[in-house]
Amino acid sequence: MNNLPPKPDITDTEFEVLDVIWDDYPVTSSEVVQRLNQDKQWHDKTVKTLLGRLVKKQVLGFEKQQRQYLYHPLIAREDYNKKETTNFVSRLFNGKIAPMVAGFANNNALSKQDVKELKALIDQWEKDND
Amino acid sequence: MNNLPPKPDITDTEFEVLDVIWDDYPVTSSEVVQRLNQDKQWHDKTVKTLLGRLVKKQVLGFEKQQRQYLYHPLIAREDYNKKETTNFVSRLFNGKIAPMVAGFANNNALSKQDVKELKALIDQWEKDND
DNA sequence: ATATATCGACTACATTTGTAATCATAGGTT
DNA sequence: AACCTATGATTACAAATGTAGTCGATATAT
Repeated sequence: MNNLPPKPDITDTEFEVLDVIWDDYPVTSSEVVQRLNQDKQWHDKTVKTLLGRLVKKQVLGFEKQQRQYLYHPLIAREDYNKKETTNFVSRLFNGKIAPMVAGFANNNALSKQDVKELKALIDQWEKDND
Repeated sequence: MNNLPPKPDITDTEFEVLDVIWDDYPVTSSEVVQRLNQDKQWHDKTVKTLLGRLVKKQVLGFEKQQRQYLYHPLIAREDYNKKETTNFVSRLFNGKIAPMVAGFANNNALSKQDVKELKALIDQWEKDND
């Protein structure tokens, strides 16, 4: 278990690219450019560079389709999220999730819906763990 | 509200330094070096550089004590944590905390103690919000 | 007093990151 | 067939980052 490359270390801009690819793939670079341009103004050359770097970092793979490439992620969003979460909670909250949620709640960022989901989550956890 | 400098943007290594300062301050640079050397092997010149950068970024302040400086944080750990958490959850989980905790739970990283704390948290929240 | 160790200031430098531009080429256009 | 254009490959380049080294002044030890 856990046999990933040492540390892909995805940068902020690279993440933006990866993020829209996760939404739906495989995808061509021009499609990626289009998706990103809903929100940002990135030069297509810039996006191409980022795609290349993600490929080099083995975060993305691709297949040739004629002259173009069809990109796809090599790591799942869920896995990435889990790893990053563990890291984050570990660094800032000593590995404890409750204090993090507490800060969130204390920030008035916790909605009724959030609480409902958290309760469901806990119920499930308790069911699973005796 | 929220009148902080645009974006301190504390780097990873800078964070390590700030982290031990939060533990207890004010503190001299050599004490910071010592605290860090419990875990890492950083050259003291490196730590000095990081301290300087944090001062320039207005993350740390200091007062002279004879020839030395006594450093202290200019931002509270709690505030930093809250801001980073909001950012993190927003980027990876669309701003929703429950899916994040879900990933955490699903990772078997959730302990009985965590659950207890989360429940207490929720009870408190419900008490506060009608 | 003099030599030495220390401290902060300033400088150094390779690598990474953000942000493209140029170049060669395969495909479509006329 | 000749030309233009979109695409991937390669190159560019300033700013940020990680990781120190040098310098001048001040404490400290002898």
